[in-house]
Amino acid sequence: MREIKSPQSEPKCRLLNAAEQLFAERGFDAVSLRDVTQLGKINIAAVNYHFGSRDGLIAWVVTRYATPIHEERILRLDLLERKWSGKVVPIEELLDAFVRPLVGIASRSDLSERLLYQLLGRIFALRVEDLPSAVADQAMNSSDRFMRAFSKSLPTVSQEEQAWRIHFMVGAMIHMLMNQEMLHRMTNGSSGSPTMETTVSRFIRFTAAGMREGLELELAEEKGPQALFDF
Amino acid sequence: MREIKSPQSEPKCRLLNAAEQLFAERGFDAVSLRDVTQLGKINIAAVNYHFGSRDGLIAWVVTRYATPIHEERILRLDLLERKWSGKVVPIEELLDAFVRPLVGIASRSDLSERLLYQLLGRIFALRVEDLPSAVADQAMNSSDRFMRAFSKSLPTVSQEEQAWRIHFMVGAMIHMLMNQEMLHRMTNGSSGSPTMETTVSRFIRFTAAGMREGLELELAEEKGPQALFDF
DNA sequence: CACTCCTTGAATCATCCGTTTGACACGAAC
DNA sequence: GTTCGTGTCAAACGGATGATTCAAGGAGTG
Repeated sequence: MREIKSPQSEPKCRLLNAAEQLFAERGFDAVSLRDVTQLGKINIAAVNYHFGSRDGLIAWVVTRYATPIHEERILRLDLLERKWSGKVVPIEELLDAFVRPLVGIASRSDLSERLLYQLLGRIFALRVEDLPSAVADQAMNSSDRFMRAFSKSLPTVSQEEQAWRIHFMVGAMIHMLMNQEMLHRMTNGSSGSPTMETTVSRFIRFTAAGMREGLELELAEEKGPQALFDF
Repeated sequence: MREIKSPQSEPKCRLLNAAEQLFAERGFDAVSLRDVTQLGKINIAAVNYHFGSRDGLIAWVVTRYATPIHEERILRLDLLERKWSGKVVPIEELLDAFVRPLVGIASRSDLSERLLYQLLGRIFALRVEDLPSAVADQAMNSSDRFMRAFSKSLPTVSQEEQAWRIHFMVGAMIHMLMNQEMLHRMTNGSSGSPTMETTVSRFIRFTAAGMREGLELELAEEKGPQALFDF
């Protein structure tokens, strides 16, 4: 009886699955091609045949996950700006457009939720110069779009302050992605198994408060707390 | 004329300086002993002579920076709890006790500010199981102390929610440390050269707002936004 | 069947890794 | 003056890495 060639059993697919799993678990640097080919039971030459090189394999994986996320971010941002045409977009909705695409990607992957989000965390922690150039362009583009959008929603916050707040927000996002299951340990799983959906909601609440901080009080605080209700 | 043996010129010291610089720039995994010994103009064997192994060198560097920070965190927390004995400690002061020790360490190191904070970022991004056991103990200890402290300052926020918010806060801290000079690029250095002091102040404002989010409104929000001002 | 193109496999390459060895220089102790 | 411990050095070790080569398979087409 011949084995039927399902896409799952083809070496190229096994190679990719093994690579994604190991990259998620240990990070891109800590995984050798021999680790991947051993786990996926593939010949080492297949890597260079299909992806040109180790870097090519990494670039493929990064692109596969980063591109649809960046695209959906832009899409959701477009929708938001149309929905609120002219008016100020609430920060919560901007943040939602920024992080919700991370959750949406889950259905496209064979990885377990835990590994998937860990992989996403590692991808978004990469410096721009380490990204495939196409992905770097997307990242710069969506970064630019969202910075402008936040700028409109927080008109009284200085550009530099906004840049830092976005920076903090991204850091929190990456940490959330990379260590989500650590939290389960910390809280002894007391709350069942919270899904990423609810975690993202927590994230938006937290970061929205930080982004908005001092928005109404900015002028007042310069005079000191006692002037809070002067106007 | 004999060369005077200043501590700076001794191989062991050159070795440590080179190691810290490269670890900061590229991360622990991406640096080989040959990179270090070449930069510091040391013989490779010196690493194993002085530190036993590559891991021993890493552990030494991690311990050197992590230990005084954890100790000062605990110290500052002790002072705070004495100062506010019984009363609720403001979150800003808790956060200050948590992150200010990072700035204090700058004077002890030969590294440039940029490299130092990048190194700290990499150290605090390490998973607990990758830390030297002594440092891991300190980390667990101070983590525990601060979680309790936050718990007292935010009595109406559930334990799980608090754990997540601390998690977000730590992520923002690590990202702040690792990529501080990226911000200078983003803002085109429009604001001179902001010191880490001011950045930490921004950080505290941002995360304090996130930690406190919904503190007064918690019950109200369960009924929906329309019930916000019902009481 | 003959031919071609795409894919896989085993073996090999030069290189780099962390670690170890043994020799040598130097100062202090006896 | 000899001995001993400490620190440094060049050299080499075994092993792992990424990349390459060449041969074999296998499906589709004529």
